[in-house]
Formats: sequence, C-alpha cells, structure tokens
Amino acid sequence: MNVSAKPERTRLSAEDWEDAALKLIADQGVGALAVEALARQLGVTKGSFYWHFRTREALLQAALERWEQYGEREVISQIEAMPDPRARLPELFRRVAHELAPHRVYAALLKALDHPQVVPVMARVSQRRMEFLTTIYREAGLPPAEALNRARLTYSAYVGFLQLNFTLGLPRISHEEFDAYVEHMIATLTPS
Amino acid sequence: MNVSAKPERTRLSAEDWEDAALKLIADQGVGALAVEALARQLGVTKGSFYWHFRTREALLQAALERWEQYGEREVISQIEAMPDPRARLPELFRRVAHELAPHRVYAALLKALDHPQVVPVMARVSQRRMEFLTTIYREAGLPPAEALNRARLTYSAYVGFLQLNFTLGLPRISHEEFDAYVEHMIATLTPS
DNA sequence: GACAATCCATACTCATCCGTATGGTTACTG
DNA sequence: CAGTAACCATACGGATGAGTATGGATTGTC
Repeated sequence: MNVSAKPERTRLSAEDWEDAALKLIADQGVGALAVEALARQLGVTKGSFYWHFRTREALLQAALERWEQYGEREVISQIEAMPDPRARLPELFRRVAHELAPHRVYAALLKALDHPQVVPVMARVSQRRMEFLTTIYREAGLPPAEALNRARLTYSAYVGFLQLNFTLGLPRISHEEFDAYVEHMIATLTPS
Repeated sequence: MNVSAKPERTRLSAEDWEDAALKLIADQGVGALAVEALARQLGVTKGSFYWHFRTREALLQAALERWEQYGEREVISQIEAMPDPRARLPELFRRVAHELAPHRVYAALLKALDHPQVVPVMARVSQRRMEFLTTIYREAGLPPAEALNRARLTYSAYVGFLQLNFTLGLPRISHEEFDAYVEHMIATLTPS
C-alpha cells in the first residue's frame, strides 16, 4: 500500500538533485531551472538545496557533467561491434530514430547555447559524435575528406530534425511517414 | 563630423524599438529582451517605451511580425524566376550558404521555441520554406513523396548547421572547407 | 542513549525587472 | 505664437528568484 508515487520520501543526495534538474531541463529547458521550483517538485525547501550545492550554477554544472558521463556510450560500442561496416550506418540511423527519448536533454541544451556553461559540454559531445560518424563513413568506403563532410551533413540533419519536429511541432508527422523518412535518409546519405 | 554612431538622437518610433529588439534578439537571444536594457541601448528610459507599447509581450509580438514580413521574399522569387528547374537547387544552396547574416534572427528564434509567442511564427516561416523546397525538388524530377522527404532532409540540415556552426562554435571551419562542404551537400542532395 | 554529523525548514535580505503614475519637454498645427 | 498632441524622464509599487542565517529534526556511531 505504500509503493507510492512519492519516491518514499527519504532524504536526498546531490545526485537526486542532479537527476531532478536533468528531468526538468528535458521538460522545460535550462531557463526553467530554478531552485525553489525544483525544491517544490522534490517535496522539500531551499534549505535542503543550499546544503548540497553552493549555488544554482553549481547544480547546473554538476547536472551537465552527469549527463555527459552517463551519455550514450552503449550505442557507440554496439555499433562498433557489428562485423559488416556497410551495415553499421543503416543500423545507427534506425536506432537513433526509434529512441528519441534519450535525446530530449540534448534537444533542450541545443536551445540553451547562450549559457556559457552548456557550450563546452555540447561542443565536446557533438564533437565526439561527429568523429564517430566520420569513422563509420570512412569504414563504409568514403575517402577522408568526403567522409567528414558527409558526417557534417548527417549530424546537421539530426540536429535540425530534433529542433523542427521535437521542439517546434511542425505538422505532426505520422508514424508511417516517419519510417519512410528514415529510409529516405538512409538511401540518400549512405554511400552506394 | 556628425555622421555619428548615435543615430542622430531624434525621437523614436515604434519601428525603431522593433528594429532594436530584433537586433538584440539576434545578438543575445529572446531571453535578453528586457525593456530597460533596450532603453539604455537606445539612449532613453522606460518612459519612452511604455508610450509606444503596452507591454513587453507586445513589443516581442510586433518585432516577430515585422521580421516575418520583412522575410526573405527576394530569394524565393529570384530562384523561381530561373528558367532551368535543375539549376535552381544548386543556386539556392550557394545563395543561402554565402549570406548567413540574415539568418541570425532565425537561429536565435530556434533557441526560443519554449516561448509561446515565437512558436507560431517559426512554424509558419519554416512551413513556407519547406513547401518551397518541396516544390523545387518536384520540379527537379523527384516524385511527390520523395520530394517531400528530401525537402525535410535538406531543411533539417540547414537548421542543424545553423545551430552547430553558428550558435555553438564547432571547430571553426575554414572558408575553403566550408565551400567544399556546400558542394558536397549539393552533390549529395541534388537528384542525379 | 548521548553526541556529532548530516539534512532540512523558516524567515529573512537583496537585486532585478515589469509595469504605473505623473509631470515635463519637444514638435506640430492653425 | 498660442495650444495641443506626441514623446520622454523620474519616481514609485510589486512580483520573482537567488542567496544567507539560524535553529530544528533525523541519522549514524561509540
């Protein structure tokens, strides 16, 4: 009878605050990250917060670092484990397309590129992903220069799609239409 | 001797405020749009502002509408005027690529998709551009469904590139490299 | 079960920014 | 050159949210 919605109301740790912060960022953006609002959502008051963190900035910093670490390393390693290099690209595309949920934080941070704290984090994450993509394209047969440009194009398309269909709600694309779009992407961006 | 930086310090109109607002949005984002800051920048005080506008929201609204109207109609009409349909795509790509300045407001608004006021504006603008792109792809020979998907892909790449290389400063791409990237885009996204 | 460390609540201060009230100044019109 | 309308300055009120101070409650440890 007490598997309640409230997470058992035990005392909180710094990690609890960081997770809550990330959730709030994913839902309402970095700008909505206010300590009193977070405290209400966690069922406590500011007094708790300022015991765990020195300032609001410190929380944001910790949350960002946490997100960067807990990043999607699984995807990268799983893709790299595939034997056939040519099969990696389509698999990566379909994978990313079908689990957009983990990318909600990334999409939110994309809209917060004016905050000095998020820029370096996003730069590192985006850079790593871009390099991974470039490698895959080289392994798929593209010469270095072309692989880099194709990776730029592909990753830009990913970022743009997040903004247009995730954040902005451009004419709600249906499920079948979305699948068709993904296949179109694969056909267009995969080296023949 | 008096072609001064200060724009002659005559009295201000509502349009002056809207232009200043757009400039500030392009530079520092929608979140930085504060009336006292704007007033300082214009060399006046709040008293002036609240004569021209009822509220801060009203200014944002007016500025957005102004931006939407003064939009890049020239580009679209000029491209449509080209006789050879197949030549339109490359020309459009190169044009957009070489004058990124007018797209700074669009990039800034992209980061403000949580504000209820900007969503409808961005939806309309993006929708119009997407439809234009779709038409061009059809005229270039793609069947309707494929033209739509290709337009989605192309426009996503545009939006994503804005975010990655404009707002975020991913490893500052050189001028030559950028040109090569644009040509790669054309080669990849233009129907053979 | 006492005592210290950890965690949290309450009650403030302070800065910022939106909006209002009101009176002054500049430009236009007959 | 009046007088009116357009424009702006100054000085307020009120809301919001960050950060501080301090005492109380809870948890572990000898």
